[in-house]
Amino acid sequence: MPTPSQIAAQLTANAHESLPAGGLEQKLEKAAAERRPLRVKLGLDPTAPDIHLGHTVVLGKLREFQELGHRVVLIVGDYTARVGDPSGRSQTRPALSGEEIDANAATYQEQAFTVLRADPELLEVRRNGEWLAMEADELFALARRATVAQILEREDFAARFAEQKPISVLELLYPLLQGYDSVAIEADVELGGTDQTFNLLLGRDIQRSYGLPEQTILTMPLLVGIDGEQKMSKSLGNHVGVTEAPAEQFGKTMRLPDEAMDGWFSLLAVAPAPDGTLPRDRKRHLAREIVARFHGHQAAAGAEAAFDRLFVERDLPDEIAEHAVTTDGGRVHLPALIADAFGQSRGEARRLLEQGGVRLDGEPVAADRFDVDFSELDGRVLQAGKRRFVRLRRG
RNA sequence: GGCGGGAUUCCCGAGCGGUCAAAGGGGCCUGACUGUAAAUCAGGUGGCUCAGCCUUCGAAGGUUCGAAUCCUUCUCCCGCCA
Repeated sequence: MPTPSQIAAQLTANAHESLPAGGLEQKLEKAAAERRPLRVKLGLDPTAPDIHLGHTVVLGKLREFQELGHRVVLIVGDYTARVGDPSGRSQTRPALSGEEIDANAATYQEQAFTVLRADPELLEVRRNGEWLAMEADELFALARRATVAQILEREDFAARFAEQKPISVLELLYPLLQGYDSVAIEADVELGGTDQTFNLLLGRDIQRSYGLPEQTILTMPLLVGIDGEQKMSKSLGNHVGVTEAPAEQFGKTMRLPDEAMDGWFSLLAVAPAPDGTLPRDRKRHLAREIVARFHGHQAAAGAEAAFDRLFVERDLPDEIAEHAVTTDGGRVHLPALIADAFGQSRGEARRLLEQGGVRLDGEPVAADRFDVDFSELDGRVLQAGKRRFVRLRRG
């Protein structure tokens, strides 16, 4: 039976940091002594219901806690979403309605269960509207617990303040509200990305000021997106969603720059490929494991085979959607057809053609052939670039 | 309440009366190459009935042969001072 110290070491192995030093070990000891599970908190934002691999880093860590018998407390930030979080690059987010929040939260949970265990003993889902919809005097009492200087220490606030960029009062208040969540659910541990360090630590101060034991915090490094540079986020378009199709997940992973692979292996806890494996094959291994995690091994093998066919053998995929061509059987204007088939403008289609990106049954179409007889198209596969295919039929 | 700065094509950001469908970068697309939808290199990137035409530079008016560029009003955003 591993000691709390060993368990703590295991839990923090691929984490960014655990604060205060030794805090997690103490919590584990205390829980063992009191024969109770730890309450491990994660706040989630119900404005973005599409979970991607970046989210699964923290979720995976929560799962590890669950496997050890601890209880995960998911907090749906319904109250904060309703107010409209203006954080980030000063883009004011629209306040969401109750139904939207419900729908988003439901979607989030459903997707989170690809990683988390839904066992009610191991999972509790709460909404912060339960306690944040408070009277003004209670809110003021909370607001008194931190100073502006304290909040402005947070790196992104400090930077924005220095650059005379806007910071809303609500934004300043957010860390306090998040901290109060920890008070309300009596969190023992709170998880988050490294960007959450300040907020998580402030939660400790808030808990202490309410006379509660302080939570320990565990931060996970941010997973870079498939561009290999910026953190994975849907708005940057560099994400791999947990509900995406196997082929997409596989292909997107193969697009990851080689240098970023190590981080993915570690944070996604994918078992390493054997020593000496070529980078390309390591990436294949990674891609296969990721697809298998969300769609099963069979789908992963299928995705790999399809990938090989398209990008290694440059062959046609085995399933191609049909596209009905409206024609009287005479001349067909290719730019119009391509635009129609792939949802582009004719200008884009024309450029594609001029750049040699259009093929018929795998054969490149001459750059200056804009009009062809339908007889040359019927039943053949029209290809735009490497990834878009359509089989032509008279419509 | 006063003063000042700003709104440009997907994003950032130049432009300051014609040579502007608008520099540059990012992103994205395509091609070559390859060990991959990596890297690298090259090209492209408003629309169309495409050597031409049409619509874009916060909105509406105006000046001018001609406006993203000048004027007026309006809308929105930001900072500073009170």
